[in-house]
Amino acid sequence: MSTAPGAGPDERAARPGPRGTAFLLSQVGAHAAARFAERISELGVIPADVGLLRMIATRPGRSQQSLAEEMGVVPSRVVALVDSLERKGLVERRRNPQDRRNHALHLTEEGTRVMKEMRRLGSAHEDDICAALDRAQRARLAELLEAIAAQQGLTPGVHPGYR
Amino acid sequence: MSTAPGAGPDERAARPGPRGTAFLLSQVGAHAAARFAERISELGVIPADVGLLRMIATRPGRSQQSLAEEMGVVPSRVVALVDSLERKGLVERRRNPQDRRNHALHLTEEGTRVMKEMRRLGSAHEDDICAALDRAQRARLAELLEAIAAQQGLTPGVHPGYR
DNA sequence: TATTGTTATACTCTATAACTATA
DNA sequence: TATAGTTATAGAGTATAACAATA
Repeated sequence: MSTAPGAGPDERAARPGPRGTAFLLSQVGAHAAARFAERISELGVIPADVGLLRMIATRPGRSQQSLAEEMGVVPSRVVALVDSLERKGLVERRRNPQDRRNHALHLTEEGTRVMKEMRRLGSAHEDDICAALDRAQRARLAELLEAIAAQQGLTPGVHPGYR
Repeated sequence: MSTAPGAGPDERAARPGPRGTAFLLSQVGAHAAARFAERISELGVIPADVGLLRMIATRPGRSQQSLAEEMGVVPSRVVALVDSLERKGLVERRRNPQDRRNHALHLTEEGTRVMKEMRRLGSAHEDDICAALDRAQRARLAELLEAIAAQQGLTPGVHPGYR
């Protein structure tokens, strides 16, 4: 892949316009996501797990339905994700005595430990991805991205890739 | 999804740190990709098709192997993509008389027309995604993203999502 | 009758590996 | 024997819809 076939001047002239900012966003974003997935694989979790864990950590005891709603996914998808996290011993389902229909979700001790590890990996990931930028440029980039996210109606902390 | 369960002050205090720039990149990038996919669906193509069409337009007559190499995907994947583009009448495979093993790929007239439409949609997409930013801010953003892309070793115009 | 969670099923995407035809 | 392309197959991921338990 590093041996890209050489493009002569003729081919360059035929190029369909410059790569736009939106394409760059998508390209760099996908790269960042892939690198993050690589990193956390050492913890035995996938990106979708991270969002779920964070939401449970933020508000312990919440139901699967509320997670599905916030993530914008179908409830049966949450079942699969929670199944896998429970198998790994990171979360547990507790029957709610008041309403035995729903499962209150909680992190286990191991889950809390993994969350801590994830934050550490997240920092390293941040430094890796932004290695080309100094502190001021990173702040500037975050500012621009936040402006786009807000205008586009993205929910803070909710990744569209969940759905 | 818009009815996010209210988070009180306690929950906010429990939040596992601020969302980082890398997360924002991935979040906004995935959003941009999804919106673009929506847009081009009216042309009957998917994002992976766009890269393929552009590469064929840039250098007509190239082989499927060379595309696979540049995209970083397996040859059989290119078969499926070219099959679908051929069924839609956007590209054609031409036997190379010199070496009848490989297929020279060319855009059809319809394929050229669709490429033109795609550029139009691309501009509209760009304006949509960057609506929050003025011209100077867009340039600034592109500059920062290009610095990251270069430092991370991304090939210009090649989306990691192809693989 | 409505709601929470679960299962069963099917569909899409993609990779691996075997295969055909040319060289 | 090597190469371009293809097909067959299997696996992962995800959505839909039917279902069971509880309210």
